[in-house]
Amino acid sequence: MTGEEKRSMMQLPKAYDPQSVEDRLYEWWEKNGFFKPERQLYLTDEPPFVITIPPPNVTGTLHMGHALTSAIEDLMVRYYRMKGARTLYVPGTDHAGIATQSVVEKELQKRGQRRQDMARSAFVEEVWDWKEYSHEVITRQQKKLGISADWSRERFTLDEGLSHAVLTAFKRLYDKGLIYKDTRMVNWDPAQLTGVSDLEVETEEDGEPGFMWTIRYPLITNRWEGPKYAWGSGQWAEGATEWISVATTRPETLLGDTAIAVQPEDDRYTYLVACDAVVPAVDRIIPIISDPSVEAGFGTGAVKVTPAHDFNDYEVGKRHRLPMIEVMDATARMNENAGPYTGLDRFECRKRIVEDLRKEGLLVKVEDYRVRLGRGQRSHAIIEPRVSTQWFCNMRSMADAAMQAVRDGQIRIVPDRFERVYYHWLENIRDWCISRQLWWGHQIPIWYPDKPEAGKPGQYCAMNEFDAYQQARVDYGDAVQLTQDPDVLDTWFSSGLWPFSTLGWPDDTQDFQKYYPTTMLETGYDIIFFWVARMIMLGLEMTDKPPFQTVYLHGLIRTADGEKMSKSRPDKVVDPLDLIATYGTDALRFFLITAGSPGGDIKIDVKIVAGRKQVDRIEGARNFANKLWNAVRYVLGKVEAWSPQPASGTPEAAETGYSLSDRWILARCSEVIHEVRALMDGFQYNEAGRVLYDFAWGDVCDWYLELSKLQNTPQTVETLVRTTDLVLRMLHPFMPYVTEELWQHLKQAALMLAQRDPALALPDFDYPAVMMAAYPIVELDPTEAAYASALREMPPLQEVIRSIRNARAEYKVAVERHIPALINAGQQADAFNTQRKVIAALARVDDSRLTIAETLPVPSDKCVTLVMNEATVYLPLSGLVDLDQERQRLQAELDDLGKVIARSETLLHGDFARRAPAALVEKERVKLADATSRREQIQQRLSQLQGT
RNA sequence: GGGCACGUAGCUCAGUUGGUUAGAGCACUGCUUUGACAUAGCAGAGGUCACAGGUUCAAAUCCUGUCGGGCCCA
Repeated sequence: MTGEEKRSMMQLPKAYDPQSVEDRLYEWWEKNGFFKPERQLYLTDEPPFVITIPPPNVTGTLHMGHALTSAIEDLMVRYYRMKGARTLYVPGTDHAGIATQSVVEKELQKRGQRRQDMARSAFVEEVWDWKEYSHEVITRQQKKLGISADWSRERFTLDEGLSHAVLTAFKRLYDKGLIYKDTRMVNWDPAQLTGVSDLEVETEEDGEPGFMWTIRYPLITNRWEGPKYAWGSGQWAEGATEWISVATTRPETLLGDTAIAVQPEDDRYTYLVACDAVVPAVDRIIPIISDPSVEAGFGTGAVKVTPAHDFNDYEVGKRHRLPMIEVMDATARMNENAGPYTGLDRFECRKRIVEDLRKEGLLVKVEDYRVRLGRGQRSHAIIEPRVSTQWFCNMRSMADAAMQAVRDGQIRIVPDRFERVYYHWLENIRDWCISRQLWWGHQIPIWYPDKPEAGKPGQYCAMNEFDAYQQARVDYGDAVQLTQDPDVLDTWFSSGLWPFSTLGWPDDTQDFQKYYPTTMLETGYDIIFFWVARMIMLGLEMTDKPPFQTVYLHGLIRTADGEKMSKSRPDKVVDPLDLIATYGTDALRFFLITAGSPGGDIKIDVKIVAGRKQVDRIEGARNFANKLWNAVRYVLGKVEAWSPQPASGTPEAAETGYSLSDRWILARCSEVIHEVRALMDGFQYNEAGRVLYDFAWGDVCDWYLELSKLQNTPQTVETLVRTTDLVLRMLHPFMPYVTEELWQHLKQAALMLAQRDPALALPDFDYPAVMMAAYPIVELDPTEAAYASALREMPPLQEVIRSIRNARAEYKVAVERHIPALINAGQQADAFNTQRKVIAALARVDDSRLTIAETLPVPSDKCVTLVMNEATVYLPLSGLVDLDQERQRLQAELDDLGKVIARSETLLHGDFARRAPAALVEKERVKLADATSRREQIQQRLSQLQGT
């Protein structure tokens, strides 16, 4: 290499620096409109590929789960775009009702403000400000991650179009009678002051530490007619003779007890049924009833019944027409029905009431107990079952249709094991509580007349206030005054419409016509119910079509201990942007794609080194990016150095043009293209990534690049450019930045090459960017003689080189020393002879003392013997060979071979020979023959060594 | 209580219709600052595929059971 070409190659820095590349390329891609489906340059007859992003919540910033989502989706998008499908990736964000409202309330709290002290409109203004901020951060993060989304089509669940979609959907379901209002027991979050759906309540698997209190209630008998002394006097139950004991984990609710229930079959209590007991503290007289829902083995066999504060008791209460007495308000403080405990917080009340029960002699025992508490998904507050009036959506018919769509194969779920989870949930679906007592969200489009009249409608569902008045005036006259329902809809109601609302539905827009139904829905398996199932149900209901063809579910990001990273301690959590700063986007993306199998969770072990968060496996991916960088750096140098000169390659290159290694790497490219495409089409992205990693690092860098250093033909230069081009294009969806940057340089080099020699014009560089280029397709036939022979001849050559290197290392031959070698090459003799220079260079053999022949007499000198299937190599390493060591080495090899041969013979003598496929049997025979002949060679050599 | 996955090298994990002497990365050992790359190269060591049965010519892979930890639903 001349000084000039060295300088030229050095235009690329020695190491890949993501920081200097990423933002510049992203801006360039975006500025050129490369993310827009209309601007694609390479199109085939592939059907369009459309994916709507799972909209991140505008609660703050993105975490590793979002990075995984982005990596997989953008991989898909870039792959299909390069395959020539018209490709649309719709970005957007979700207003995330409860989550965002509570984030903003916390912000307000820092400033000493409370939502309740503000006008609703003023609060909503505050949330919009927050949304602007969060949206800005999220967008910047997504761009940093490199997603090729069409930003001109970005949507937000609360923007005008999507709000219109929400109103339309609500009204349709309302008019169909599927949406209704009802007063019933719901999960109430006393911190957020709203009802939530059952999905938003989380319970700890093994419960949380708590107590089981056993309390006895006095019975009214003819000898005791009830308490005569005040509660707290210590004499409250004085005179009582009969008792019934109940066990509870929530003693404060006894204030609302309206019965005690026993098992109908429980003999211990039969005689008590229809007796009355007295509720401690509030002196309420309640009946003892029998109800089959009582678990016989639980506690004392008798349970207190509090219909207003427990789901089970609510049902029991309905069955027995028991009064419902609420003893808590919306914030879970004890209300005026709580007698002496009025005004106390629920937990303070619990403490006091337990003390008082003890004082009155009613506390039978206290045991430690793991209590399964429901907690709010967002607030983490303990959920109270509470009777309230809410809007519900009947899901039964929609759920049936949604199951059918998957059963029919109209929608495919990948990996398919999640289908069962999906079916199970839909089979047992319950009506969906869709109203939330929040201020941030889509306000429910229902209006109530201020003075409702009997016989006339009490509510109107309308697309807007004007419509509502028009409807109401028909019934109530012009003077009617309406008030809109203050509640908002569950966020998931609007995200359930996402795949079509983002494309313009309910209007029949061009995008909706062109791009709906979408192709792919990609998200984490943790929101299969919240989001995926609801989108399918609402999609089928609203558009009569499944909203997407395939659901690809990825796993969860976890810490080294296996905890969900999103719920873990801050020191175990990593911000994707920090990792990008350390390793680069491509490294992070490649790691996330190849870290595990489809649908599997990914553990990230964060180590803190010198205050910096590090992850080993991402380092490996970063090194891979650097490897590619340097491989192309080498190719560029080779291209720039090349000028038409007399060929100086291996002899056969002069005849065929392409050397063995040229033909080999091109054939390998074709094999890899075929394999990678099959894996990508089967969603095996991790395997595809691994295949490309092995090919690029192993075959290309370790072998072909090294071999190319020995060749200076136009064919080799061309093959180098072609091979790196193919590698970069195949890897582009995995590592968009480094491949784009390198491809741009490669393109310049290729154009220069074509100028110097028109015969070297390569057709693949017609595109402005690798992201706009075609994904490689198999262009040559690897079974064609020239390639088939290369694929056949290369491995023995590699084996010889490896064996010699191995022996050199084992015998500690100095690196700089070129050694003599004798190769008994049998049928490979000709092939090996054409590759003398290769063997000499890569195994550091002295070319002038290299003998290759079909048959060789076994040399009698002290030499190392390397026995392979195709050849035997003798290395006369005089002075270095210890004959004992050599005998031991050969003996060990002999032992290994013995095992292989024994196993092979057993197989071939058994039923295997008759029953296994012929090809396999044949393969086994070859294996046995090879092993046997190797064994003979080694035995021969060993007996020769015994003689010395 | 019902269901879903999992247990493979010191660590993290691949291994898709059952078929080479079970693979990778990191860590480890030896050698090497060679003009693509020390974010590297070359070579190496390391596994009874949790355990026990079964099906099969053939099992890490399929079936049953046991043990261990994980998740979802009620």
